[in-house]
Amino acid sequence: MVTARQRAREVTERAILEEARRQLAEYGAAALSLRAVARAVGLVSSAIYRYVSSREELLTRLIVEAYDALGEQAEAAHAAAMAAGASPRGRWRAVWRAVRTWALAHPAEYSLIYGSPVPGYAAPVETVAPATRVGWLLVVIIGEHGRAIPGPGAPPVIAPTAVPGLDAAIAPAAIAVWTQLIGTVSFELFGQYDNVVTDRASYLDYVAEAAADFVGLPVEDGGPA
Amino acid sequence: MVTARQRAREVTERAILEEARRQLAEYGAAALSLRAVARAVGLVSSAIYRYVSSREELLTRLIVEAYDALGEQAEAAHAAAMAAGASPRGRWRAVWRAVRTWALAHPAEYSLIYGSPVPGYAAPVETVAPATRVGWLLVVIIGEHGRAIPGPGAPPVIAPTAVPGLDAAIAPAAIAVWTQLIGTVSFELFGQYDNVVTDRASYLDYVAEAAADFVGLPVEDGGPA
DNA sequence: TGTACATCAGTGAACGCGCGTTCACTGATGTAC
DNA sequence: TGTACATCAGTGAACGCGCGTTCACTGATGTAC
Repeated sequence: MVTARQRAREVTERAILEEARRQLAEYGAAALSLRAVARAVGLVSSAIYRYVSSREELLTRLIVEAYDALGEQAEAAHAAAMAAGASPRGRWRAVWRAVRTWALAHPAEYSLIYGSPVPGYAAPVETVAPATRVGWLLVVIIGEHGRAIPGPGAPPVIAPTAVPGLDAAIAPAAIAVWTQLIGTVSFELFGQYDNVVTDRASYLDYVAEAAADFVGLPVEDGGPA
Repeated sequence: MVTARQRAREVTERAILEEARRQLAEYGAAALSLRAVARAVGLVSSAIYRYVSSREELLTRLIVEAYDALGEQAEAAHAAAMAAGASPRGRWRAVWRAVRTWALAHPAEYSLIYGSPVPGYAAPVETVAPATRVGWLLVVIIGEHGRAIPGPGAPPVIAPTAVPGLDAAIAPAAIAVWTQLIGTVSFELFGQYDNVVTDRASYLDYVAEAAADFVGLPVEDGGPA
């Protein structure tokens, strides 16, 4: 039986997270303030502790939410491309574009997960699983359609236990292209491409194709769509 | 004629910047406090305004210093490799390793320049020139020893005025490998490789070689040294 | 070389502000009999 | 169905803290004559 109290609690809880996300976007993670969130939601500052045990816990929730939202968007784009019968490169492109699109739409949440760590905050365990979702998509496409990349004496770079089911032969290359994807999106978002790269969408496509070449996805007729 | 006053001023000024760098390393950029710096240097809080016009100005100085220190280290490594008669790949590797080494030695300063932007801080003009030094080194090596990369219909991604002397044919690839270099170092530093990449030094070498292949540096006999 | 004046590093009090977290409490909502 | 009790969301005051910046000032150092 769901009581009025429970319903009210959920509403307030959602409002708190929403407002926290909003303030994150406006002032950044370091400036996220429980008092300010409480105020905006119409609570007295102490009342927020009925919903959140500390500032740190709120940050953790936001981080997990952000990883999941990004992962979900990337997975949805991948699934849609698959349903539309897209080629491996088409699916690859869909994932790359989805990450960029989400990042541009949610810059503060993106910074929270891929920017410099928030000082004094240590990421707890519950953040690691959602953090792997995007990388895992790349691994799946490479595993199905890429080739093992010999590389110049490719080193044993991977913690074998860390990513179960990850083929050691493709791991270094997969990590490198994942780094390239996130690095490219981060550079655009953090202003490193200001006055340098003008057409960022097509630049990302260019990098995605180069990365697809690198991991050996089959070449398409006609180039990118 | 250099007076005692001038000498004392320089000493205090250096102490302030040193202490600011130290606090940056310990608490991060967002928490950098003029009062705390003044206190540590033995000044009353208001006295720091004899040396620094605002918190923002101090941040700018630290940013410029960091770009220059990193650029200098990379250039020195490049010059040393050149003096030792290293191959293009040897010089390339020297630059990549120098960036990583500096970043590991100065994590907070590195975060300041390549992490998420400090909220409320807008980078002024004087930061842009020092920011290009590392990228420029890569461009030089590619320009001398690489080949133009056709790429999959390589797009017109570059602001033509922004990077004078940059060959449009190599620009997209140069920007991509620069992104890969900084992205890889950032991922290591920001903890994204925790439990994933075990041997980070050889992983960076691996990525450097792959990037060298991509931009068409001549292949060496015997692989990386 | 000595003196009058100008410079300017450092002082200390104050401004107005915001923060995270604790605590004893009130009063509405929910539950068990 | 009505009543006694338990739960718990929200209150308001307080704790101790730190921040950036301004201002009128003192007193040592430097400069011009």
